[in-house]
Amino acid sequence: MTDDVPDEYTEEVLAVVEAIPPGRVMSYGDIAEYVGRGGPRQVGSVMSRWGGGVPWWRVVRSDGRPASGHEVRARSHYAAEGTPMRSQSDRVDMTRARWDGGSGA
DNA sequence: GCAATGACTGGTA
DNA sequence: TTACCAGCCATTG
Repeated sequence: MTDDVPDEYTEEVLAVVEAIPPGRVMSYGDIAEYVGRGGPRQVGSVMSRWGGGVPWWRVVRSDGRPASGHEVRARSHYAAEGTPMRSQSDRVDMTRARWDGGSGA
């Protein structure tokens, strides 16, 4: 998709990312299953092209590590939102920060 | 149609 | 903990 406008799948992914409450995160695979289409690679592709318009730092890998090349920026947002981090690493505590898309808590 | 690529994932060393 | 490998899914050349 080299179009200059987001596709339907793209809008769905972006909608989920924007729906993630502060202090919470979702993995690429979780979002892929949430929208019920494609896979983690497709979500990542959408984020690389359109992630700039959504809180991309709330989307992390299964390890709790933010997107490659954005760890520093993501770390600032986590500190500002109070995201549960793991011991002195730049990784998010998925056990507590993982959002299921439910009631937000 | 095939090969390479990517903001991925899970398992093994 | 990090490093490497195989699998997965869609786009691109």
